[in-house]
Amino acid sequence: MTVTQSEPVTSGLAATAERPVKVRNCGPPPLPHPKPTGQDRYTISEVSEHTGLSAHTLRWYERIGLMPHVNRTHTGQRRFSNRDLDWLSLVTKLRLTGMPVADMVRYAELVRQGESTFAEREQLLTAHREDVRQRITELQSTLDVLDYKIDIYADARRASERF
Amino acid sequence: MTVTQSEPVTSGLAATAERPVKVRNCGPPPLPHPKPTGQDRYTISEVSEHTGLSAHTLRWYERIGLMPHVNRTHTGQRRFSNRDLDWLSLVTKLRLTGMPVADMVRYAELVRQGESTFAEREQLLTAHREDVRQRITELQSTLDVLDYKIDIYADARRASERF
DNA sequence: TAGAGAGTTCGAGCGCACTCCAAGCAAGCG
DNA sequence: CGCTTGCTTGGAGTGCGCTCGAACTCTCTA
Repeated sequence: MTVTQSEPVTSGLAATAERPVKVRNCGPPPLPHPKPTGQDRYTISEVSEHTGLSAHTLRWYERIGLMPHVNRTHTGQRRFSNRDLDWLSLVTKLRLTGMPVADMVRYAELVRQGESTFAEREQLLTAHREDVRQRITELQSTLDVLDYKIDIYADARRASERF
Repeated sequence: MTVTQSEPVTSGLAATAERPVKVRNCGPPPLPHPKPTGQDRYTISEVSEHTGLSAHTLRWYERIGLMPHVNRTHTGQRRFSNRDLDWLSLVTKLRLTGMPVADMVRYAELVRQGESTFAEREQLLTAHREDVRQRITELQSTLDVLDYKIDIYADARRASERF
């Protein structure tokens, strides 16, 4: 199955500190950024290419406060960093799992406000995790229904093929 | 078309004479019908209550062809049957798992057209099942990211609580 | 120096899945 | 009889998450 494009997700927190080694889960798979730190200045179309988000959407994300401030050239063009890419990959995951944009904006705000918001961030993510778990359960139960019905159709097909 | 729908009945022990006995999966847990077959004439608000769908939505489903023809009283009020309830519970499951309304309308059309459409129905459901499976994978992978981040926040919290 | 191409902003528009509204009809009750 | 409650319709409105267009600037190559 889709092991979605790998992505080092570490933006809400300092991507700086070395990543704590977790036993139960080694964390998101750290896949290389297209450009090494130091030369990580991506144009909007490069980011669009990399993330699959349209340039329009990227600008819109910034407008609504969903991006943590993107650097600009002296003429005002955006230059995204590896850190921005990390953030976008988190955002994309959260979106795909149905977190409303408003909640993500809230989370982005909290990140901007610094360490004092750790507790609320934890809460927000925990709530979303519960959501996700519940949706997985829902999907599984639908899978049962689908299996059941598909079996019936398949049986009918096989029966008709036999004669 | 007055042709009775040929939709594999998936719920209602009481409703059907005999249901196909499946070995691998006994089918979805049949949510019992509030009223026994024969007296199953529900008003729109009863159905709304039972399904959690608003009366507005129920009428809208009918308008767009997502309901297989609902009986009416002599004055034109809708009276839903147990069969309608079963259909709605399938529709609800499909909706919750992200099947577009247009696809469900297509499926409803096929059901109306009778047994000759079994193959296409099977295809449609199989495609959706693939979709659902993929989304489960996606959700699982996000769960990993969430666990990872929540752990970090929790560690920070515990650390700060210690001092 | 001209022209292509990629970037910018702001605001309008779109598709989906509802959600609501206005106006009207029918049944039951005091 | 009037009142309330619950239903009917067609059509307009809403909220979300983009998506697009117009008009303009900047950069690069020939």
